[in-house]
Amino acid sequence: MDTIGEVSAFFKSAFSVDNVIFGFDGGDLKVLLIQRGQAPFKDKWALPGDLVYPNEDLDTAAERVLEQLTGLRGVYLEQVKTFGAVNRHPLGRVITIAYISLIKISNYTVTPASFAQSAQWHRVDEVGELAFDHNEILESCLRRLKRKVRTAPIGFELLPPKFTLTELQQLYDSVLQLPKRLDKRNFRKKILSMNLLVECPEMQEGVAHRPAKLYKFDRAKYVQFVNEGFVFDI
Amino acid sequence: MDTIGEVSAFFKSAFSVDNVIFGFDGGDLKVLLIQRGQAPFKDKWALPGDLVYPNEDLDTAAERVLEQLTGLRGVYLEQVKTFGAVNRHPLGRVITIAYISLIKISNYTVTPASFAQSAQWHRVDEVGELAFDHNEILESCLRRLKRKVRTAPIGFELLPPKFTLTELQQLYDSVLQLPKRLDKRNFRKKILSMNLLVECPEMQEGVAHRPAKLYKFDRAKYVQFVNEGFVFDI
DNA sequence: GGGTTTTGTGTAAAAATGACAATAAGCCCT
DNA sequence: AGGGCTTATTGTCATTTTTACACAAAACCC
Repeated sequence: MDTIGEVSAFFKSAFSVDNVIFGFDGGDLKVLLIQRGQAPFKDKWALPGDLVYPNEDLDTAAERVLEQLTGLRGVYLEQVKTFGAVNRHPLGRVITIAYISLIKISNYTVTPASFAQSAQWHRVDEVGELAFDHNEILESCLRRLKRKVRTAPIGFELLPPKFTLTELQQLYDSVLQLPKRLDKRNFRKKILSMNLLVECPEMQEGVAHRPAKLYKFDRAKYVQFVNEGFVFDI
Repeated sequence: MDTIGEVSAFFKSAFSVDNVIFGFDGGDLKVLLIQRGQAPFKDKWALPGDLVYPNEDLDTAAERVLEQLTGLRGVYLEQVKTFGAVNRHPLGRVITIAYISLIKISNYTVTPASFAQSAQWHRVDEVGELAFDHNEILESCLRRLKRKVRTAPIGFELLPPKFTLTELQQLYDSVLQLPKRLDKRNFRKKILSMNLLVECPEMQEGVAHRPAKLYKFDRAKYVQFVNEGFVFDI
């Protein structure tokens, strides 16, 4: 941008971050929403977010929002898009920077932050009308997730450290929502041929059928392969 | 985001748009830079940009910046990323939303806006040190362009309405900067097999060799094919 | 021990990719 | 008019990748 002149008018605005927190549970992709405790849009469901502090970086603000709500730190976070329609906020000019977070839903324990009455997981395909322009934001973030999950190994962020190939495939199926589900044999062939998964010595337990092998994602290998020109693609 | 309370402190900030304007000329990908006419960073090269007016949408601001500098309207514009490090602007908290524009360089006539001493095309691989965090912004936008040019028919925005296949291939070569240039025969096969180009009746003129066929991009067909499930991919 | 459920695995046909070179068309010059 | 120069145009074959598809093995439950 250019220069700040005698432009106090330009300083009558604020910016916020909104966080689309995705989780995966029992075969469904979910998003964590809060129920607003105050006007505007009191009692409506909304994306968790907050104003950015004056001396706070954007990513830091997104991390803070996430931690206040979930207690989690160090999770996957990606800036997606900024929304700034003049009238998107009824109380003033507020632009918001939308982020995606991917968390392991089993790590999550409800810790509604002060700004929310309650927080709850919603299936992404069953989200109703949200506050502000949050439906639009969610759409953008979901599109981004669908693209990125195919071109970067971020799906693993949604699974526990040890997972079965069936779980991994269910994750892809529920994120991508393709007209046909992925083919089991072809999926396994493809993912294993990448050499990014390591077999765990132990097996799945507590299931009433043949137990599956457990795998872990080997991030170090991934980094190495990328340096050698590898491109993740599913 | 959440709510605006008694938070005048939050309103001591501004936001701007910065526009990475790409053009293609004589086999090289170029970016339009301005030389700053005032402090901070006086005389440094920078991305064209401006503060967003209080009652102006973000996309509108980016369009305005582009039009003030080039006189062009209705060109390709895409929001890329928002940069908001606390100290990125020496005079205050200013976050900036970065956009890409793609223009047909032949349409461009120098019209330096009031905020610039001069505007000039620079080869993207010969850009020196820029003002603010503009090198970082340029990097992000270039990465985005490299990805998107393969998955959406946006390369045509950089070419005149009628172009030869060789020009189109040169465009891809100069944007992608792959270790090996694309294979001529395979490239033509692939692009023509998409059925998105229509042959013009006339031929290239004024060249001292066999003249090439001219083609136009058929946007209507592209829209139709996309509805039928087609995915552009090069 | 038989029934139920999910895991785990191979092959063949089709499609896409990648490598590769010789002729055609127009201009320029003499 | 003809020879030289430069770029345009075109097809094939080998390799790789993708897709479609079905049955035996393992554990639990009763």
